[in-house]
Amino acid sequence: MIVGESEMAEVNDLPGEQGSERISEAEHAVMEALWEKNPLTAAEVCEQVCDRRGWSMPTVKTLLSRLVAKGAIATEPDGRRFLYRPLLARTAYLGGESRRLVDRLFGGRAAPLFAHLAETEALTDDNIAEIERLLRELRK
Amino acid sequence: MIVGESEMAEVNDLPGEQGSERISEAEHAVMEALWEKNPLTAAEVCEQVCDRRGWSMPTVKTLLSRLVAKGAIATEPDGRRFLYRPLLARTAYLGGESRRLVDRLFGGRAAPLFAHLAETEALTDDNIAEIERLLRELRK
DNA sequence: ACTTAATGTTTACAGATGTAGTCGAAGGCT
DNA sequence: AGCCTTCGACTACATCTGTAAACATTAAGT
Repeated sequence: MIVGESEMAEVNDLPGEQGSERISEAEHAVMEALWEKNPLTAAEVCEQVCDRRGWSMPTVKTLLSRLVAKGAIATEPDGRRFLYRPLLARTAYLGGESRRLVDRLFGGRAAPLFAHLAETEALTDDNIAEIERLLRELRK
Repeated sequence: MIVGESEMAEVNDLPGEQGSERISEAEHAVMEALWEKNPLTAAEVCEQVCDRRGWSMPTVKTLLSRLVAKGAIATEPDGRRFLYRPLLARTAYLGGESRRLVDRLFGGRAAPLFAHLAETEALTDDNIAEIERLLRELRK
């Protein structure tokens, strides 16, 4: 067997309190909007996501507040309103989430994850080619 | 089937109602116990997970009930008590969850996921070697 | 100055989740 | 025959999440 079993996070261990505040799925949609362009006002965020998700302004307001509370975004006053910008980097978020999944479901090993992606036809030939390129990169 | 990019789920689209009943993290721990060995009684499941997660029997009972309600496990009477066994296959669950993550965070593309795993040092050299082997397999 | 539109703050509320207590039936023990 | 243990079923309850309304403030238009 390839990976050091000793280091492997066991699937049933207590939940690891690593990145303090979890971001929910709805909140994530807001983050995406802010990552794409920032700073934005609440109204602008709504423009980006309300249609897609069928939300109203109040919903976006709530999500923004919660994200501020969680320290994921910051506000800076702009006259009467606020501009919102991310504090949490997209890279960090994606990395963290990916990690969580791999740890929780695959004992920290990425290979089985890929095997499953392949099985559930989530891996196209292009994906595979892309990954191979990436691997060649990493090897160097 | 090879998924066309056109079919790609956009990150901010409405949540896709695919596999009806979601299984929570706590429930997943119970599933793992049952996947490893089954059928089991509630007490036996508790033996497997209560220590690890710091749970008491009632908690396990609740989780088992919820899993039954969600159709993820089945019961068969064994005298006065029940034996529990999974209905949902581990493979299906893992595949589904992986898929969800890739769709939600990476627009369905596995390569970026892979890149992030690499960055957050979740990928060891051994992992990489393992994946390369896997990819060679897939190519054939 | 007064009404109105925009904007952040507070409050609401149903459903999911984590965690566990209570209750009643059913066997087992004495 | 009656009491204790063992289960499953039902109930409980705090927190998180999704979704939004009500309210207060304040800039802006008339």
